[in-house]
Amino acid sequence: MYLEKRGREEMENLAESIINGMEAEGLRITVQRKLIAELFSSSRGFVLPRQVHTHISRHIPGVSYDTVYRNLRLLVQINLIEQFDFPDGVRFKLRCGPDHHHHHFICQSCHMTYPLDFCPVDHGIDPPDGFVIRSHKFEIYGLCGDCSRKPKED
Amino acid sequence: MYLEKRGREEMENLAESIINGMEAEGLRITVQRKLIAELFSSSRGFVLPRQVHTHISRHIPGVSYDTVYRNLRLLVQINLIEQFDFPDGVRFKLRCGPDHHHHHFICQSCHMTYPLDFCPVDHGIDPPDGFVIRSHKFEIYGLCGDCSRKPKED
DNA sequence: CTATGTGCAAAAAGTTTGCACTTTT
DNA sequence: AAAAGTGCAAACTTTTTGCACATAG
Repeated sequence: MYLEKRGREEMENLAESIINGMEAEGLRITVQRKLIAELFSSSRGFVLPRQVHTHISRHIPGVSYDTVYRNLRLLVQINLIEQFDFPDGVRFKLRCGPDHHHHHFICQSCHMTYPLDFCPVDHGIDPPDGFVIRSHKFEIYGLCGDCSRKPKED
Repeated sequence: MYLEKRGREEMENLAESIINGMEAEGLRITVQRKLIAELFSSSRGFVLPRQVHTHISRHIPGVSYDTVYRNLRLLVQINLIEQFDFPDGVRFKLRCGPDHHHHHFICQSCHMTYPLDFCPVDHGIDPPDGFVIRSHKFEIYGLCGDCSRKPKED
């Protein structure tokens, strides 16, 4: 059973560990960055840069887009969040822990993600002559339980 | 063993079948469209809109970008080419025949593709409660034989 | 001849950059 | 006080749109 939102405590821990990750890289903890950490820790799905901007705006009315983009780029670089291309634009989500390799089910309506433990690369893939594998992508798209019951939500 | 380029005859047949596909949809066959068909039939990999534009420009010096985009969009709609998001931008390639479902090895240097018959969705995937699967993505990225020997080519 | 496609120019959307000012440490 | 981050404004890239002209059927 999956929850729409993370519990308050879990979410605060997550936000804290994002902040710690930033500090570990020598980054300064600004209000803007705290708000970004808060957003990613409270949402289990993919968010658009626009949504990040909207979230920060609610607390700092005049945030600029370049701050949003600069920080998203930074967080991707230091590996705290990951970037995905969707038909409607680039989206970001909290990077999953390094505990074990996994892929995702992704809801095309609410952009929530669910772990998928099967990894096709473990199953006898046979690359063409001389091909050196560097990475792979495996995702399953569809509608999550909630959205398939009452579609057209975002 | 894979060839850099398709043979002349194979390539002409492909170009012709792209043209036929367009005609079947009631589209008119313009010089621009012939050139696009030619490009996709001669390249086995993914191309950027900019590369399409450059290709047509060699024959029609003043082609406009909107013609390129309009036609790419059109060809995607009528299912003759497919669109992929790469870190450096959207790319397009000829759609593989409907003969059988397959995925791809994709070279990150030259953007050439190689078929990969294994499909993870056939192997006991267990979606979360109520999740309705609509599509999936599976690609393996790396360097093809040629590029791994002499890297940094595009 | 008519419908469709193209080129042009301009607009829109998303993202990046340089620089002066502000905030964190 | 110094270093790093932010806001602003402007630039840039990619893609889309409206309209007059050109071309395929």
